[in-house]
Amino acid sequence: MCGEREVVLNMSVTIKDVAKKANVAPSTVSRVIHNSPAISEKTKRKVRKVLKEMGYHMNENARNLVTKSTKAIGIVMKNSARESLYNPFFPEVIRGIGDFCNKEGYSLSLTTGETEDAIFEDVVKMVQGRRVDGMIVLYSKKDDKVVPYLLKQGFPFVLIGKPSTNMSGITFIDNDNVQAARELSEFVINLGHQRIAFLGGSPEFEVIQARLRGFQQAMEQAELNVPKEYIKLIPLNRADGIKAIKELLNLPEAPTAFMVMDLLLGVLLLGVLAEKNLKVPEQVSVVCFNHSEFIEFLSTPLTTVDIHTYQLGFEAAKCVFDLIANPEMMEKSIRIPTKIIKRESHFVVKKENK
Amino acid sequence: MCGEREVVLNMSVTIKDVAKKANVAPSTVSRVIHNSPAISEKTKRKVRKVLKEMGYHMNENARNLVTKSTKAIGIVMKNSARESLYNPFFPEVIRGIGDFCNKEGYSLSLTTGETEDAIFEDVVKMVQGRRVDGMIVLYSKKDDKVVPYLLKQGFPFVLIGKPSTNMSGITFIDNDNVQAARELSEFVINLGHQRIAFLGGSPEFEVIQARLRGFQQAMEQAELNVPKEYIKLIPLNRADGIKAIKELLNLPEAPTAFMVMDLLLGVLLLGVLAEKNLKVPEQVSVVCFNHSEFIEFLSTPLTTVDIHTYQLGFEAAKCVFDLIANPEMMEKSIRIPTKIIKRESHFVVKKENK
DNA sequence: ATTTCGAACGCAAACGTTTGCGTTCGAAAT
DNA sequence: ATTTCGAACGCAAACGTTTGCGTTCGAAAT
Repeated sequence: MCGEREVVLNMSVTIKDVAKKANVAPSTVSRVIHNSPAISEKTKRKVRKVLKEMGYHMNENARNLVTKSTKAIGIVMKNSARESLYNPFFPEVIRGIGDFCNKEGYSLSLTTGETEDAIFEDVVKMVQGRRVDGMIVLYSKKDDKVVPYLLKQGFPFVLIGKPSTNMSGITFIDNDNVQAARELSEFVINLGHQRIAFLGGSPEFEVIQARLRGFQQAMEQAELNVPKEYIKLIPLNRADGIKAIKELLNLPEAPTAFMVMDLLLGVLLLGVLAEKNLKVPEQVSVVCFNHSEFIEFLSTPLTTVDIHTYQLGFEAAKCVFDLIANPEMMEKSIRIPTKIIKRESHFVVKKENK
Repeated sequence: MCGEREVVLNMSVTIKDVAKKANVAPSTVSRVIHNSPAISEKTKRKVRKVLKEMGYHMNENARNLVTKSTKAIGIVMKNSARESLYNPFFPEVIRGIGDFCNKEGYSLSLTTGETEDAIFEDVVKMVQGRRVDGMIVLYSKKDDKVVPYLLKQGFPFVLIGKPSTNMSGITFIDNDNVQAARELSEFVINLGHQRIAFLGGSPEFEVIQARLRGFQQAMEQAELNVPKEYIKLIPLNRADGIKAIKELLNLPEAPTAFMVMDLLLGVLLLGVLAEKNLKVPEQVSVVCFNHSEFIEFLSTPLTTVDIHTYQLGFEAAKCVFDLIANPEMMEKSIRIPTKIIKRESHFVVKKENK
């Protein structure tokens, strides 16, 4: 009967086209699309048939314009996309966010800037340009402009990480990094280690500060000394990583255990140790933050802390949706538990008499 | 004078607001924003001042609606976001795309679907919903629905990879994977290896097929036999990877060299070899496709093929822009060169008398 | 003093939706 | 036969831009 299965090319069919063909008003078509109870089943059937026939698909821009929503959320990467993308943290958190958004029919928009300023510009464009309904900020650091901006704009966003102490009104998802680092430290201490190094990323990131505190608390409680040289807070790249690691290994009293704050840095450490013929775990213990499926591809079975990155992303997305639905919602914070995944990258130190 | 530095909160300021305050018509404001020559410098200055004062920012939805463009491009990931995201290929290609788009003031939109069908739905929503001006498809495989759909819609897109042979009209960016694999094979053959295994991803991906052909060509030319058991085309995950590797190692005549098609698979191979106490490069040679900065974090200095992933992304983005600007443009294909990065994961075989 | 003519702007429609309000209309109540 | 009253729809404005065309207006030409 209606044998016209021609492909409607290029120019898209609008609600008005459908309305005309179905002999109803555009508003009726709109209500059918949204399954409004104000339309009779008979009309709905008729209109739906035409919708299918003509291959109608909504123009989201028009819809966004009138409803003032976009069905998209933005993701703010940390300063250098370069650093941010390589780290297994990123894909994992994106997957968590993406899964939730997909479930809700939302799409994802990424910042593309490489520098901090470019990223800020991206954020402004997303927010003011009304391209997204909400944002997720993937980091928390000192002297960041993005979070204060979003706060001032009253724009719905959630932070992955803990906000700077002097800010309130921020909904955030985080691990208890102090606690997690303390536990991990205690684990290493209980193995008998006394010379423990702390190898982490830039101190400007809150997560590093928190873990450092946890480490220091545990060391203090165990009445162990932490020489300044044992703490390396460095940018996450190969050159700085190797430099820091070599400095640690060349110390007169080199550490016997390393607490590493980042998986890639851990991988790098394993590399340098192998090069120097230092066996893990026989001679050196290594424990590392941020578990990832990825580490299963490595040869050394690294003991890691699982911060449940996927869950961080998933919950962050969920919170953004709550915020969008109810902008006046009280701020809240969600804590995702951490778990030490014990594998074989550590050894028990024989009791020394001090 | 104009001491009102009040933050305009929540409700955004529109062109009309600016027009009223500047005592001009909305159209004039619009023309000032686009720096139309039809407006006098005097008026431009006046309007620009008000624009700044009021903190105007364009509503992109309204703009998109009338201009029928979106200033965004979509990225189609390969089937499982899970697999796709972990691989260093992804961040690198995204960075290439992102850098170009950022330069042009475009934003990026990702598919969030996990299954093939969900991804297809995402694509339809992006295209029909007029959310993006163009698309970049990150893979080429058999029985894919996305590419034929885009083709039928006449929607601007470029493919990273080589399209299925029976399709035309597709602009694509690719390496010469046949050639690259042949060169790499010849490199390994010239080291004296005769028993060479080919360890790759799913055969449904065109890239794997191409590299396999290159490998076979080189082997044939060197008059070397390739037993069926030496070719392992498997999904990219830990379990299947380990299974395939072990099967290869347990062969009565185990290969002395491995050509691996994926970096993560290469890392996995190194792990299994270490476990079995097989030294690289002393006992086994490993060469691997897809160089990445990431491999510098590894202990074994792997010899890899640099496919210039960043460049693939960058050129793909550039092509999409060309296509958007000129939709009737003739299809074209761009070939990105490859380069073998020689490091120390291979050894020279002493001449055997066969 | 009138006409001509660009330069510089304004009017108003258009993009494709949504939605408050009004209208129609048939059945039920009077 | 008239009124009442929901149910079911249509009208038209609105969202915030862009842009073709018309209008204004001052200077130059006549």
